[in-house]
Amino acid sequence: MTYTEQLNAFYKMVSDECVQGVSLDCVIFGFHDTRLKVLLLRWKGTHEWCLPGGFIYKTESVDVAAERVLRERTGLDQLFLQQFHLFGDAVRYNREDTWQRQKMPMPFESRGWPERTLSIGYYAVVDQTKVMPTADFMTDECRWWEVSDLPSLLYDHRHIVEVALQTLRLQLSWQPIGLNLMPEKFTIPELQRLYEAVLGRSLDARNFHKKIMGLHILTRLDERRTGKAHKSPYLYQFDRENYKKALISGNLSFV
Amino acid sequence: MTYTEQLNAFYKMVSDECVQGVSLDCVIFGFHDTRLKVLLLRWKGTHEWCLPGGFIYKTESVDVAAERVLRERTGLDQLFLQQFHLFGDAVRYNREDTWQRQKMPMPFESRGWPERTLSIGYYAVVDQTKVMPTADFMTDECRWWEVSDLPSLLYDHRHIVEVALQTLRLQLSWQPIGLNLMPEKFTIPELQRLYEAVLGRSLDARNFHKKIMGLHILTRLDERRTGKAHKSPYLYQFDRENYKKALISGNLSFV
DNA sequence: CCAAAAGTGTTCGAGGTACACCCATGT
DNA sequence: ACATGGGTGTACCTCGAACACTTTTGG
Repeated sequence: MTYTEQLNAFYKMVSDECVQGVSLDCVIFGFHDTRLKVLLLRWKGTHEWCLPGGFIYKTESVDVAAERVLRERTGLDQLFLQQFHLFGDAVRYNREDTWQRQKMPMPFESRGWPERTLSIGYYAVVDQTKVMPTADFMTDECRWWEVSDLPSLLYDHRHIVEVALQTLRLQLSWQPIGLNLMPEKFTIPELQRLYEAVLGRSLDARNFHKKIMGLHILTRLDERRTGKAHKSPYLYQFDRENYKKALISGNLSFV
Repeated sequence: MTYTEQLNAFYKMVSDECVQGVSLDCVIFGFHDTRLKVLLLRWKGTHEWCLPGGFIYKTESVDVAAERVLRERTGLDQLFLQQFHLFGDAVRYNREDTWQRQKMPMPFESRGWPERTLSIGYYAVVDQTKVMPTADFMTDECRWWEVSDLPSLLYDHRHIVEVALQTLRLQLSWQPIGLNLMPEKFTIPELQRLYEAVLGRSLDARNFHKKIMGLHILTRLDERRTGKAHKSPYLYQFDRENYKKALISGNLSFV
């Protein structure tokens, strides 16, 4: 099956089985090496990148569709995943320019798809070490990019990432999000790097320690992380019980 | 033209000219007589109420469509109007039950509309005294209802109102919203009633006064409101310049 | 021994909350 | 006169921000 045949078959399936005129894009945030990252796909045979996305089956809830897309691209389930905006401008991006850049072998219209597409934005925060980035048949490569240094993005995906990041920052300021972004065991300074990466500014270590411990959502283990030429820090775990309670009460500001 | 003919013509127009499978619902909040209200429409020939809603023309931005719906129902323009959620469950409500309650003369399917509909939720906050509630051909009546005492609502509209109210409360806690809900001139206690109505709890008058004046978004006029059997309170206006600045900076908590 | 990062406590100021009395007005 | 609601100031406490030195470890 050639690429064009595959595309044809795919768009036929979408036309027949999915909600028309609506797509779904996921901004998947990960964290590694003190940097906040986003998972992107490289379009087949090009240097153009885009967000992992998909379509909604006719009898499928939108939230379920988002979980499915995320699972397909990361192998992860049961994630922190949240709808954050519907992108509904009449003209979201230049179609001709986009198709040329993504070397689309045939125009979208020919597939019976409507002129304009609404896109539902979801964002997720995941532990990067647990993710197996997986490309699909339309893409050559799936990998992490630093949010502060993104490549050329197709469609209006740069804008979508920006809105997602804004929402994430706002959310961080009244809810803890670390549980989904950090590995099982981690040190306080590592968690601080995450907060700094999301907020885009540095924090005072003493105040951070005081505050994060004051939430009672972390448990200190008897282990330490060794192997570095400095005092070895304690490892911590999230206390899932208290974490849940804190999420519900929501009075956890981090401004 | 009979009601059925009108409905037929309307759904034909929607099928031909609008985005398929997507609707738009507006939760329009007003404030009067110390109570927070919502604008609802009564379905023709029934006792069932619903939110003002509509559809999106194929070449129209979703935000513009929401402004249009709001204008049609209230006569107001240039409002505080904000998308807050996409309702995308596969089964949002019981269709048979709903059609029976709204005495739908013909089934939806027959109009070429898809099995399920996504709904984009917008909410607005308006000055109730400036609004001219206007019913359309499908509805007999358009009027305000107290949010704490809603009538029987069609579809999943009760749920949509609840989510909108939650969002409004959250928003109130970090942005001032009064400018769009209050008449041109108002007293501090009247504004306090608004905050109390939205937050659902009473506030201390001294602290409220201190706080709201500390935002520097109000200008005291030389007039007072007279006619009541007590000390006549000063009238205030919003200082639109500072109000805008405060909205942008956003550091205006009211928790 | 040196470099690098971890761990830790105090002080200060701002802002939130609780709280009570007198004043102006209409009836 | 009296009932009703408006207007106003103070004290306390909490929370966030600023800030520096000692400890541990590997090289």
